[in-house]
Amino acid sequence: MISSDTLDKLSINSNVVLISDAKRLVSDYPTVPITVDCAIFGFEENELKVLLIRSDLKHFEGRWSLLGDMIKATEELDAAAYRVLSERTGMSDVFLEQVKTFGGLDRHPGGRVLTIAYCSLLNIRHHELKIYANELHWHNVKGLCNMAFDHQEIVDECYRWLQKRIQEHPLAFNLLPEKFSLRQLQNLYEAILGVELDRRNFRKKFFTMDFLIDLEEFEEDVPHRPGKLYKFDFEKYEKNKRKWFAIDF
Amino acid sequence: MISSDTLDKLSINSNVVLISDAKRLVSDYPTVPITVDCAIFGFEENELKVLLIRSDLKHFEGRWSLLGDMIKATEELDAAAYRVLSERTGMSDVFLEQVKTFGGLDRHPGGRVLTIAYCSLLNIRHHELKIYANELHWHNVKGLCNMAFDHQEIVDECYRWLQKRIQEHPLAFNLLPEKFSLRQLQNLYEAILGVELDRRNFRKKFFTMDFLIDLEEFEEDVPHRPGKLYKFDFEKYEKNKRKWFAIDF
DNA sequence: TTTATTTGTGTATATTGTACGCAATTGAAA
DNA sequence: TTTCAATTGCGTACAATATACACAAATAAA
Repeated sequence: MISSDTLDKLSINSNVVLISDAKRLVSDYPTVPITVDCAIFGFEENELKVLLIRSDLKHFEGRWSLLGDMIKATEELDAAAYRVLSERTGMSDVFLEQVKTFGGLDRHPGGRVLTIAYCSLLNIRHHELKIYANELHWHNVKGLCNMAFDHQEIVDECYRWLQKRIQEHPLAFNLLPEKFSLRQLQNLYEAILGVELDRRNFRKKFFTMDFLIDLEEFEEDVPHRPGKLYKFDFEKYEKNKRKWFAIDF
Repeated sequence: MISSDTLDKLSINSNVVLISDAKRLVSDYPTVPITVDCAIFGFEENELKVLLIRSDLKHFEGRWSLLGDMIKATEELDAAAYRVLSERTGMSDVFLEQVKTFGGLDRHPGGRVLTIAYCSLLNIRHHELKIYANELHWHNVKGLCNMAFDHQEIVDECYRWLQKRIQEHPLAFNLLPEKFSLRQLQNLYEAILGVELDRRNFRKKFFTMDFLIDLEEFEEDVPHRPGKLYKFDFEKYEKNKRKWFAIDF
């Protein structure tokens, strides 16, 4: 973290070159505007959705963009992402995780702007969108194209991250109603992973993990035999979650 | 990406508020100096090491720090990380991956400085360190404490990332000589994962994966029966790597 | 009552993981 | 030379897990 022309006052001390004023050192660094962009995923009608708006910028007129905003001068990174999320969905206590930072020189038409991509998962029915402009809406993750900025790349990265993540962590339940049937759970996994799973083995898998609480209630208004409803036992999961270990590639 | 006071020229068009000048919009964003910090891991004498220097800053006098530098105004993020790496180790074509971005308000004594943490793995014997100051050296990953900045947190994060990653990807081979024995490989896994593994099952595991090329050569200068030497078949791996799929948590 | 659909349960088999035994090979000591 | 200690290389028995698939029970609708 040092370049030779930025050395001002030096003191030699056991081979270490010390810089007396950290502020002066940093003042020579180039600075960049920083934003967060949130890939907010939801699930409805057996499709994985992502929350999008029309881009604000004339340069991207008509093209879709993720929800993002600048990070304020004294705002923590996670806090900025939570703010974007809550401004748009009214959610405050939800799943949210940093995925990757994008800093391509030409990703923003207004000059270099760095963005930190966050991923969030929520149950669409739980939250009314604060639609005040820009056609905020849930868009099918499949079939996106021609997005603003590098947002296609960001969505792709977040989607791959999600695919991997739901196999190792109980994220899926953030996308479902609190009470869900095993069929709903399976549909969710199939939609996100893009595979077909054997219903009976899927069932067995989750029952042997033993984190589902049988609510002794049943689906309603389905045109066939109704399935049992379950909820996920997050407490038990936290206590018993498997120590992840298996070399395989 | 819009706050009401930054709207200059607007044009209303099918519910979309368009900002005519992206540059002017961005000019209202706060800006932050950006650095990269590299957790460069090596392996020697059955210990995982990380490359450290004494901090440049008087504020952190005597404390250890990762190798980092500012990102130049027109430099890509990955390029900055590669630059730091090559300036210190002379390496150019090595493993390097972005891990996480740290933006805590008080992480740097010179004011807010955002850093993007990268992880790199290399074979210590392949590269001579460009030691020109600051006691650049390989430090044992275990037993680190009182590091400069938030570098302890960054190392911890990178180390956890590495532990997970070597189980799913053939990263370990970046840390070993090109020709290695199965014992060396096992020692590496044991050191990084912090577990003891059964020698015979470990062997079986790697042989059934079938990515090791038997070089028909043997260890030398060992005080016991010498083991066979192998190298990793990256080409075959790229063609045959397993499609990762298994729900488990 | 019948049919279509879907749930809930089970079984048979293959694959993979785990624990452990033992002969073969080397360097060094007796 | 012989013996010993350490380690490699190979194998086997058993448990746990994954996969493929069969079938009865429950429900809505015809």
